[in-house]
Amino acid sequence: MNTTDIDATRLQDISAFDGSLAHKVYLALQEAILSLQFLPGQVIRKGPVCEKLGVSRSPVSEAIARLANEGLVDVIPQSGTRVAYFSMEDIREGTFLRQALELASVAKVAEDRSEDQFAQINRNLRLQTLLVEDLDYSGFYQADEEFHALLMLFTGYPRLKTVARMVSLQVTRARMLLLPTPGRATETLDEHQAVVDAIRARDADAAQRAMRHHLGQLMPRIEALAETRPELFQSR
Amino acid sequence: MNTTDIDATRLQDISAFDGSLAHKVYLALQEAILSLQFLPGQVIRKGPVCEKLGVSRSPVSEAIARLANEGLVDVIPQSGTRVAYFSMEDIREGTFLRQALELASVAKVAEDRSEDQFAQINRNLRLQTLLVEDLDYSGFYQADEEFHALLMLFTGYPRLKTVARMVSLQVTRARMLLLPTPGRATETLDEHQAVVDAIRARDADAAQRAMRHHLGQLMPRIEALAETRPELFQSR
DNA sequence: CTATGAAAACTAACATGTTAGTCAACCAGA
DNA sequence: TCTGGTTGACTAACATGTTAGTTTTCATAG
Repeated sequence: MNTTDIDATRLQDISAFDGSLAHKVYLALQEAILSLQFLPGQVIRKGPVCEKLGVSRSPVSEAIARLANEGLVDVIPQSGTRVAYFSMEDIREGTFLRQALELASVAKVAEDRSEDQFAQINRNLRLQTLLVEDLDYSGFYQADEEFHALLMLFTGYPRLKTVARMVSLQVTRARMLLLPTPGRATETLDEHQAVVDAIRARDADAAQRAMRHHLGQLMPRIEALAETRPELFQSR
Repeated sequence: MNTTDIDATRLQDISAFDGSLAHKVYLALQEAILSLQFLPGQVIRKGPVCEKLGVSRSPVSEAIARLANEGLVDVIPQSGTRVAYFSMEDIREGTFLRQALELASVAKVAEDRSEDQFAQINRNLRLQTLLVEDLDYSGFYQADEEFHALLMLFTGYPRLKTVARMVSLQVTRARMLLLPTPGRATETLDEHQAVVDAIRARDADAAQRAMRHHLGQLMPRIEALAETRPELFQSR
């Protein structure tokens, strides 16, 4: 086994997932790529994947087709498939698209929210405060994700969350390289607080400004990674 | 052949397209669905499709998987595939997503555009004027599409156009039902003019307002369709 | 030692065979 | 006529066989 191959044994058991076989395989591969267990540039061979997961080539091919569509892998026709390198252009674009969707969402929610919806958002924020106090960064990360998911949910548009996730998959992967720090967690909390305050006041403009400011913090931190981990970035 | 089946003979020859066979099949099916040659509720059988296009089930299956992912067809597991009905919820959501992306784009372009880019946008607008004068509605539709495509192109984000198209495929299909009228074409032209004026002035806010107003004209016209053509809409 | 090119080895893409889930038609019994 | 169950036809999903294009290897010529 060449060192440029993925280590298929790292794939988690697909019986944990549900849906079609192809969907299970897709989730397993995506998870491995996003968590950086499969590194950029590594070659994905169908053989080992089929063997490890105990399925035939069909569901694996379908899964890879979806990953290629999302830009997580590059398929070289008649030749091979490899885990996509990080690309600052892709990440910038993903951030832009994500921001466009988040801004539209937060404005709509600020205008249309019910009292109960606001209560749920506020409850999530208080949970975040608690987790920061307890220095539980993994929990905080989860609550952070849920905060944004709640906003999208409350727009009443079910596909929004899915689309937002899809367009910013590269960003999600890059975030895995960012180490959580007490300082950043506290800042994040303040930024979320500003968003919630604006939603409380039903001030769509202020909510957008607060969200824009919040999301604007991410890109500079990712830019720094290109220096720290150049081997993960595009072109060889 | 049941009347609820698609008429596979209406598929255009795939040799006109390029890319993999699966991609060609995908384009042919998408074209047929968007142009309403395949009507909502009709059953897509792989057999006739394979026969007409002269390919095996593999590329057809892959194409259908992509269409299902985009919401243009509904796959009932182990049972069948049918052309998706129009759904006002989907169309509203598609409009929302599209607007989010268009607003972000037009703001960025208003701020960052080069002189040459503005010239191209303005040239397109003048072409639109010409086509309206000549009552060439088909040409105007095309120029309209290109107008929005140019704005997205000039953001410098290559995937933007693709994503915007994908999220609003249902809207695109619904637009096919709207008959072009001289009045609406003239209005559209004025709305585009306002957008261009704001871009000329590098006024991002005004550009967003103008674009929001422009895009806001579409949804009411589509809403009216649910009354006119209820058989195309969801639930039986 | 380097350049070259032919062929072997490997791959995605495509074709086809198989399995198992769904659904409608039919029939028996009330 | 209606109900409930059984069967069989049909389908997507999955498995496997085949093809054609790409890359690497390696012998040979320069």
